[in-house]
Amino acid sequence: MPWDFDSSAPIYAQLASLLRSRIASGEYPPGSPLPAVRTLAAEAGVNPNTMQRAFAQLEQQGLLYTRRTAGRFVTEDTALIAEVRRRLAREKLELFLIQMEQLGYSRGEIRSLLTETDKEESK
Amino acid sequence: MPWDFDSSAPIYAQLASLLRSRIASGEYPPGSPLPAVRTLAAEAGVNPNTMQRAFAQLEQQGLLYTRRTAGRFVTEDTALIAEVRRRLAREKLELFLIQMEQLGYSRGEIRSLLTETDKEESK
Amino acid sequence: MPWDFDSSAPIYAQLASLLRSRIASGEYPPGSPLPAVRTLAAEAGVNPNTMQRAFAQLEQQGLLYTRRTAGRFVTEDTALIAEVRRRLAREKLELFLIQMEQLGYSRGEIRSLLTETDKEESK
Amino acid sequence: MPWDFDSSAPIYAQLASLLRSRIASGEYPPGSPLPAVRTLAAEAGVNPNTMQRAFAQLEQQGLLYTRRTAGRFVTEDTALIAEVRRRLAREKLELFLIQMEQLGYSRGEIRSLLTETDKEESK
DNA sequence: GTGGTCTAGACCACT
DNA sequence: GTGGTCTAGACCACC
Repeated sequence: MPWDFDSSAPIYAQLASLLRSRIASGEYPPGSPLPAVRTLAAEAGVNPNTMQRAFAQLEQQGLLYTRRTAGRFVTEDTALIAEVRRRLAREKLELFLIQMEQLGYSRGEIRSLLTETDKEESK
Repeated sequence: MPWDFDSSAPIYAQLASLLRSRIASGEYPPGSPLPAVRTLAAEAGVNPNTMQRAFAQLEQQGLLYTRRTAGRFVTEDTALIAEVRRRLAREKLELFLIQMEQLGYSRGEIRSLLTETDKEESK
Repeated sequence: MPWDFDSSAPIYAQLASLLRSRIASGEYPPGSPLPAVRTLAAEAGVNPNTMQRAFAQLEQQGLLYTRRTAGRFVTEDTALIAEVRRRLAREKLELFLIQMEQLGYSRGEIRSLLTETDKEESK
Repeated sequence: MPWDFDSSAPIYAQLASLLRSRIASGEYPPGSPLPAVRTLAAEAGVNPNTMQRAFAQLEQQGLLYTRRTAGRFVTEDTALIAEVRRRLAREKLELFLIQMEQLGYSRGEIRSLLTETDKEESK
C-alpha cells in the first residue's frame, strides 16, 4: 500500500539526519567541536530541547561525544564515520533505484541517464 | 540554507504526485479508465474533495481527461506521458546526485556503487 | 578520592531504575500493560515528560514496547527480564560487599550475619 | 509510598556518614588525631563550616572528642566504636536484603550468590 | 483516552 | 559560557 503521504518525521529526527550527513561528509571533521546546542537551535529556529534530542540520537550512535561544560565533539572513530557514510549512501541509492524502477526504468537506462548528466556537467 | 525540514506539502499535491507516477510508469495505461474518486479517496483514507483536487491538477496538466457520466481516463497522448516520465526520472536523479555529492561521493564512485548492486541483483 | 557526595542521579534515571526493578521482580509481569505515563507521573509527582524519559530508557533496553494509542507493555522476552534481574542483583551484591569490606567485615563474618538474620526471621 | 526519589541528604550528613565509616572501620584508629577540619574540607572541596558541622554530629554521638588547641581525636571507647560498626553493618545488610527480596531473591539464593563470588575472588 | 512531540523558560553544575 | 535536567502547558494522530 503506497498510500503513505506526509513522511513528516519528527523534527528532532530530521535534524539528527541532517547532522549525521554533515559528519559523514566531513563537513564536521572527526574530533572537531560542534556548534553549541543553543546556537544550532537558534539557526534552525527550533527549541534547544529539540536540538538536544537530535544530538542525543547521534551520541547514542557513537558519532559524537560530550565533554560537560566544554561542548560536543565529533568522534575520532573514522572507521565508524566511514561506515555510516557508506550506509547513508546505500540507503539513498536503494530509494533512488526503487523509485526509478517504479517509473519503469531498467538498470541500463539508469546508467545511461547517469552518463548523460556527466556530459552535461563537463559542458 | 539547508535548514528545511519536511515542508509538509499539502496532501492533495502528494496524492497528485503519486497518481502522476502511476500514469508515468504505465500502472494506469494510456486510455484506461481511472478508479472512481470515491474509491481512491477511501483507499487513501482521505476526503473525496481532497482527491478531487489531486485529479484537477493532473487534468490541467493534460495527463487525464474527463468524460461526463463515464468517468476519468488516462490521456492517450503517449508522447506527453513519456515526457512526464522523463521529467520525473530526471528530478529523482538530480535529487539523488545532490545527496550523494553532499556525502562526498564522486560520479565515479556512484557509478561503481551502481554496478556493485547490479551484481548483487543477479545473484 | 572517595570524596564524592552527590549521588543525586537525575530523576528520570531514578524512575527508570525503579520501574526496572518492578519489571525484574515480576511486579509488572511479562506482557502486562503498564500504567499510563500521565498516571505514573501524577503518582510520583513529576512532570509527564520526565516519566516519559524514564520509559524511553527502558524501551531502548528492550524491557518494554509501545503500542501507539494502546499503551505500553512489558516485554514478553522472559530471558531478557531474567538477565536484567540477575544483573541488578549482582550490582547490589557488589555494592553491599564493598561497603562491608570498608567496615572491615570478612566474607565469613558477612555470612554469619546473614544466618543470624535468618534465625530472627524465623522467630 | 514507594515514590521517593533521591531525597538528596544534606552534604554535611553525607560527610558525617563517611567519617563515621572511617572510624568504624579502623581507618581512623581509637585515640588517634583526626586531620584538621581545614584539610579535610579542602580535600572534599567543601566549605570548612560544612565539615565542622559533620564533626559536630560525630562528637555528639561520642565518636570523637575535642581537646582545645590540640585538635580532635577518635574516641578510645572501643565498645562504642564496635557498636557503631555493628549498627552500620546491620543497616547496610537490611537495605541489601530488602532490595534483593524486592527482586524476588530468597535467602537461599542470596547465600549461593555470596558463595559464588567467594570462588571468583579466590581465583 | 493513549503516546509522541514541541515550546518556552527555568535552574543547576562545572570551568 | 557549556551541557543537563525539569516543568508547565500545548497540539497532534490514533481508535
